[in-house]
Amino acid sequence: MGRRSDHSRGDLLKMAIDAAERIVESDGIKGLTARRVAKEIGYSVGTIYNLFDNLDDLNLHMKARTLDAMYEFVKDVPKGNDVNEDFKALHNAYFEFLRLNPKTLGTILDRVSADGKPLPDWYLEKVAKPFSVVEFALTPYFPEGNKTEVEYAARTLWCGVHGIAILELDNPVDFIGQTSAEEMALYLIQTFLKGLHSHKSQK
Amino acid sequence: MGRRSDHSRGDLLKMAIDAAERIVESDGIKGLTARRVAKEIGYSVGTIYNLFDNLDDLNLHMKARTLDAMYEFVKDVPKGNDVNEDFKALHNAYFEFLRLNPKTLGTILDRVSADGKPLPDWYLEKVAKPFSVVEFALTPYFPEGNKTEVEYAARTLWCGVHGIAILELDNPVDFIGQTSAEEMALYLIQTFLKGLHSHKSQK
DNA sequence: ACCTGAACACCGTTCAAGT
DNA sequence: ACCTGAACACCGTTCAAGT
Repeated sequence: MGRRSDHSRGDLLKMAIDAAERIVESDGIKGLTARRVAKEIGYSVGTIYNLFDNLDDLNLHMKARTLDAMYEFVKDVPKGNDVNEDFKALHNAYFEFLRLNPKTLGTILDRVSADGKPLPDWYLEKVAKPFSVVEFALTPYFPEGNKTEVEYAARTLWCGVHGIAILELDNPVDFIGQTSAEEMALYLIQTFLKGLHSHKSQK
Repeated sequence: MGRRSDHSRGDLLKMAIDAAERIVESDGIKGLTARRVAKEIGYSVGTIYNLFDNLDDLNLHMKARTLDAMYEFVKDVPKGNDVNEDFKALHNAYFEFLRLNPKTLGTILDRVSADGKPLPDWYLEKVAKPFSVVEFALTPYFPEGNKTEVEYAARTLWCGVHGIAILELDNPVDFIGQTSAEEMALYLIQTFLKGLHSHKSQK
């Protein structure tokens, strides 16, 4: 056997992650196995372990790519003129992305490091990127320019929306009740914004 | 071989779920296998499939028990005198429970039906029970007694807190940033409540 | 009626052996 | 330097065979 050099290492990485995405988007996370990815790219199982530490690592790289895509999808959405409009637009974009990538985004929303090991820094940076978009949209509420406060509020709101999205994925209809997660998330956002506003006026 | 009748069917169910809880709480969800549960209760693998449809079903029963426990833990917390106090107390109780049952509650917060099948009704009822507690605590904000609105607000808030809790479980320290999920959830709750309040006054 | 355990078709991961 | 595939120690699930 030995080197085939049909593909560079970079090619192989891309091929493997492409295959993983296809598999997850069609069969869910349970369909993602090292053997199947290997088959899909026409290499043996061993090669997968030459490219990634293990299956979790492959998984992490797939999620990282989804996060990149999400950031691209969302980053130019807030125009910075009207806070409320910006948040409505962000909200739309988020759920649009969720609709386009239900399984892969779903995989991200799942726990990542079931083994308890901390996630690597390069991944956490990708996780933080979409936060920055929300921070930008939130700045009008923090005219004092208090960066810590903005970050904090952005994270809180983002996580809250995530929570709703997750439960929607768990059970498309029954769990949430009569209405959609999307509506619910908008309600959370708007009530949260009102809360921020009243907080500001109290000062 | 044949019947041993050392234990009734009810006993066996309890023993199996007990074992599953022990396993998950010590080794995480990945440690939960049919063979291991069987070993732990001193029966063969086949017996697990006599008790449950499959491993997902066993999992679901374990989660259902955790939900029962959570409801018990939380149900008498709001006293109904001061809304803000009630929510702080609920918030404390929720995170106290999370601290006591990190792995099992973590398993619930994960996606449940990865196969896409809807969750059974008996399980969804258990999921809805803690909602009712939040609804009760929220009623002062809806003096018109609009049940639908209260339900909606309770679900939204609950899911938002869940979202924060999940991300904390994913990454105890780095993900959220400097502060704890617990603090963040309280901030979400209080800002949301302020938002509800200002909504009310606008009417 | 219940319980077993072999059997089947899979896994993740490793690593000697090949080119 | 890369790639293979057999090998190991596991899986979930089924079901004929036992009492």
